[in-house]
Amino acid sequence: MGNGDIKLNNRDRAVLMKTPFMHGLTGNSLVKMLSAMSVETVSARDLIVREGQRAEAFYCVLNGYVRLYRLSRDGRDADIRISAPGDTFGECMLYADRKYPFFAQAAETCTLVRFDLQTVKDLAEEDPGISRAVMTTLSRHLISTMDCVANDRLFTAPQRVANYILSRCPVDGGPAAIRLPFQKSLLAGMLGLAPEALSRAFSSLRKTGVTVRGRIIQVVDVQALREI
Amino acid sequence: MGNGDIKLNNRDRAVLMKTPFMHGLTGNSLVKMLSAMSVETVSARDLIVREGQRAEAFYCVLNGYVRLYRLSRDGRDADIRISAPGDTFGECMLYADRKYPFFAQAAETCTLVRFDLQTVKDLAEEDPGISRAVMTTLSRHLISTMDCVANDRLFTAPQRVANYILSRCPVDGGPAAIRLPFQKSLLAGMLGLAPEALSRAFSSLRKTGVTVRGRIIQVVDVQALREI
DNA sequence: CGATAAATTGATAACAATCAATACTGGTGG
DNA sequence: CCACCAGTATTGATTGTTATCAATTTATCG
Repeated sequence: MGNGDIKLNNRDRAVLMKTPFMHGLTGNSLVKMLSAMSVETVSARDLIVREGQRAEAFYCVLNGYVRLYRLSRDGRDADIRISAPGDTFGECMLYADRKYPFFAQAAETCTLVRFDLQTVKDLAEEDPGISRAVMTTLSRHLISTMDCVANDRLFTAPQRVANYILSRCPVDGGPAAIRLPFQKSLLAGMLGLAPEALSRAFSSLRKTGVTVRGRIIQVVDVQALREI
Repeated sequence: MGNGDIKLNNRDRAVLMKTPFMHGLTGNSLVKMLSAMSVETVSARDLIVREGQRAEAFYCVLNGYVRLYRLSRDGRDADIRISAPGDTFGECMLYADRKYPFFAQAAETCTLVRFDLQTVKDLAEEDPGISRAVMTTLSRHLISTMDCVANDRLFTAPQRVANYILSRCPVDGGPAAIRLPFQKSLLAGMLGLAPEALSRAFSSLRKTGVTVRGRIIQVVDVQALREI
């Protein structure tokens, strides 16, 4: 873990300011918010948060990807969410249990902003702008987590992979290419699959015009993929 | 659907006032909140909310159970959450998309309170107590939905059923008995199972001391069930 | 270029969905 | 109070899907 200096490069600062959290804060609230923050750098595989640990902070990812997961007693793990740059995690602890309900692990070297829970909670009390940011973030997370449940329950592995590809395709039809922003094993966990199942899903999508080479995914016809 | 009168019997009123939503509101906020409310009665199988419909309200269940679910294109459905008396649903629309991301259907005859989204949103702007209630509710829903993802991904059908039983057992050890508050088919959907799979899970739990007769579930040794 | 991690592929087994048939239940009206 | 009916639940047989294990192949990074 790094120190608590607030030294951000331009890109990280831009990511932070675009979050619903910091975006649109009034001058005074912004200053207060900044005082509740610190910056941390973590290495690949570092644990940021442990399940059962008393929650004292939530985090915003500036750079890299963070894996939220739970463990079963026999040691298997299941991803609950992947936090990308601009995402926050742990903000659900502001008004709930005091113990984290998941582990958070850096999937690669990450830059994070750490927010002190109590301070932000106090700030939200005075500043509706901060409350609004918290509610917006919580709402989006809730909806995307509900989407996750529905996807797991309704769709097979190839369908979930197709959905993922489509969600990142910039175009509505015709050919497209995207680049995975992380390792395939991370995508597998995100979709609730074993890495082998992701591999097989990709190869079963070949007949639908999906070609995978490394992190590059090419789609012959986006519209055709949507029919899956 | 019923009319909008605010006529509640004592039990319904007690349920409403115990929600994090109404609980602890100051006199003035409470009055305002009441003005944003109306009461509805719906029959079994009535749709309360349709996916894709423009969201103008969220709801609090006073009586009965409501099933939130999504449909796939080929007509299969998957439950996302079961809302019990005291639960709200749709409050995630306060600060997010304007279209409901799920269907909501009464599993039986239900009494609901309908809250106008825009009015509550305006109220939250002025009253931190209301914001706090929204954040508390959103946080709890987010955490329970993350639990759902983790349960689906980590546990088999018998384990999920055992978890459910344990979560409703009043005691920590020894024998216990609980009564299902709804039909088994609803429990099946809640656990992400087909009704047949729930049946089979129950019978596979017999050797662990679980007996099911109608809606009554008896457990010989709660501690033993926990080992599953 | 070599060491190490990641990804793929094949074989197998576990799990749960589906379909079909039967049993059970609760509520209704006679 | 009983018999009936419709909705609910159980059981069996089968199929589809994905996890798991094992063996390669391919990438990645020093």
